[in-house]
Amino acid sequence: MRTTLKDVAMASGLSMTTVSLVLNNKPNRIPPKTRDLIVRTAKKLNYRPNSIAVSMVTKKTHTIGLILPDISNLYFSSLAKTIEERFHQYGYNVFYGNTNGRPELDFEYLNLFIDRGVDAIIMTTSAYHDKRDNEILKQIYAANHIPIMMVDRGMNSSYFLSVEVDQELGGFLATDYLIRMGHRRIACLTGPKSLKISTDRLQGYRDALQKASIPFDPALVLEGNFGVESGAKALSYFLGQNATAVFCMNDMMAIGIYRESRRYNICIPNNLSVIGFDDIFIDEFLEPPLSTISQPIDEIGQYTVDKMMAVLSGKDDSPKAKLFKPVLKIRGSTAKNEKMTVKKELK
Amino acid sequence: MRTTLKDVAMASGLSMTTVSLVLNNKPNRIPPKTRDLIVRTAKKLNYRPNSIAVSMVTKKTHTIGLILPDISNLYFSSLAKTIEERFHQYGYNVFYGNTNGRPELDFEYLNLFIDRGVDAIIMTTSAYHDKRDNEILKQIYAANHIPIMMVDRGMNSSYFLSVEVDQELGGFLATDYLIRMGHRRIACLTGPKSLKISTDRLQGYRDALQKASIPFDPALVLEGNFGVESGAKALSYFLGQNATAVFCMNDMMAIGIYRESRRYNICIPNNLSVIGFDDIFIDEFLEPPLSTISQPIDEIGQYTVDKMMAVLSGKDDSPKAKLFKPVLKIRGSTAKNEKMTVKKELK
DNA sequence: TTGTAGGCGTTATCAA
DNA sequence: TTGATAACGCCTACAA
Repeated sequence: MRTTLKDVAMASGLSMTTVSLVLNNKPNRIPPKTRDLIVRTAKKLNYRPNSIAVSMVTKKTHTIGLILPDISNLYFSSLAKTIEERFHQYGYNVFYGNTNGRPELDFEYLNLFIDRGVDAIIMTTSAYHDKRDNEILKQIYAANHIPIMMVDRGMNSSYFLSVEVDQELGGFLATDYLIRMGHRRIACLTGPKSLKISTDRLQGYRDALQKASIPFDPALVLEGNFGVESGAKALSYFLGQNATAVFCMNDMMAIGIYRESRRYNICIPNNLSVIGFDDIFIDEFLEPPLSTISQPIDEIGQYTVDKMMAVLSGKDDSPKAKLFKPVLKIRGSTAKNEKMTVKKELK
Repeated sequence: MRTTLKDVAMASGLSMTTVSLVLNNKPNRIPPKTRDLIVRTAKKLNYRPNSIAVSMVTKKTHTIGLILPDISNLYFSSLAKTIEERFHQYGYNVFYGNTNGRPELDFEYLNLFIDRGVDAIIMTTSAYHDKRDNEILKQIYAANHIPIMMVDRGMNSSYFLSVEVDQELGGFLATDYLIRMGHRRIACLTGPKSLKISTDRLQGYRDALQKASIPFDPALVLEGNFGVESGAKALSYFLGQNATAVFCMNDMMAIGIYRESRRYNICIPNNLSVIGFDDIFIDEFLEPPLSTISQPIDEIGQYTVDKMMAVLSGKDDSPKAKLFKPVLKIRGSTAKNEKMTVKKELK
């Protein structure tokens, strides 16, 4: 059996109180001599406090619940890593759960983790627009007032803390750059329209167009699903629309376009400029390296933890919502428009 | 405050025992009527048992500790996902910790998680050949007899459970295939020599050579560090050695070779065959798609969990160590040797 | 069929 | 300067 406080107390001939006091460095007036004795016997018996018992009385577990859609997704795994490591520095451990985008699992993990006494929850909800989902979330929050932080998916609610990236700005940045490179027929391959990030990025795309007085052409917008295949499928359509550039709402779809472009003998960026979104690690190793919109994952992770620690320690003052700015990363997949459409070249 | 068992007992006018009995579906002869009442009031009060208190008395937490070198690495994040999801099905939650390859952190997390009462630990050690590390590990194990499973890094010790991939076979498979394609000058870009996986794979490489009666040429072996850059750097050296094919011990280094080959105007696979190791998701989207050795991550994850559950429930019978077989995945980066060395073509 | 009481390993309050 | 003792929320023998 594991050594307990009692064991140490017995072995040193003192009471549990005394032992607990010195082992926890609580303010006390125990003489160095006794103190030494206790520390020594604790070490000799290899005593380590039972965290569960401690939690039982302190009501703190030094544990965080992390709920993510899919930790095998590079974006989330990077985030998870930063978050875990930083919490670890503060002496916290993290539970994690994959929801695969199923809102029911959001709730299930939330409850599971709360049952386990986590001090706080950090999550990227899978629940988007559904009001009912929001209600459930609020209810859970109300029943157990532990801080909940929404990463990447704000709930527009004063109940929760949140960190987000300005998606609209991301869409704007990508499109605006393409325009500045002389493109006029700029295609846009979106993510599922039901996702807020898709509609936000699309708004940015439209804003950039408008700023340049380029009329918005719905025929240049296609709905994808963030998968490689949906990028591959989109290419021929866009070519048919005389697009000279494509803004893909994630890098995976851009990779699909890359692959397909070889079949069509289209050279990126000479015949077609492509810009992605996310900045996944592989981008710089593609041929040509993919220009993209980068989200500051590490900063987000760090902010998340630091903010949460501030809240947990009651020292919090800053606003509950935080917005990070995405950044344009120009690599080799975008070029000046040579004033001829791809179509003509193919002929 | 959260509803407790006591609250439910009070509200239903019954004792805690009775309530506990029915809420836990323990064998009892409580009439359906009482039972109903209890279930109803529990639901009304939104009662959820406090896992910590339960653990306190049952000595089980239904929690697993997962210790990995780097969860932002695709291989581990996939593994982590499979493991977490499967444990979740069994009603277990998982703590995770990143060690970044630092053995001290292995021990720290091990202790931390054990302090938190995890029922078992699953880890990929960062400690390799050091005997002292092994001792510490055994000591921790001895002090708390909870099952520990080593994934990917066997300890050759009967203390621990283990799952591994036959690395030697992987090296053999890759090399043998290259030989069958007519290659004789096959370069080998290893990982750090201090890692067992590197030396094992190298042994496989040598075995394949020997089987084909091709003399082993040390000049064709170069030590890399699993990073893209080390692949890039290796190329010119290998070309100088008249290699017609390269076996890279991971895909990232193969990607480095891809990148560099463009600078040298070398066409893969016509001028140079390249085979990697790992089978990361990007492989099939490279140009050409990368041939590689694939490790059955999902199977490994599933086995890990199922085996652990068997052990935890005392129903375990099978051996403690398990060896999975890697598989050759042929894509477009390997071709028949055209009987001329790359060097000649370049001239 | 249901209730009482002890205990899990700690912390914390109060007394000595 | 130190020690009893209650409490945390629950389970479980044992009693009734």
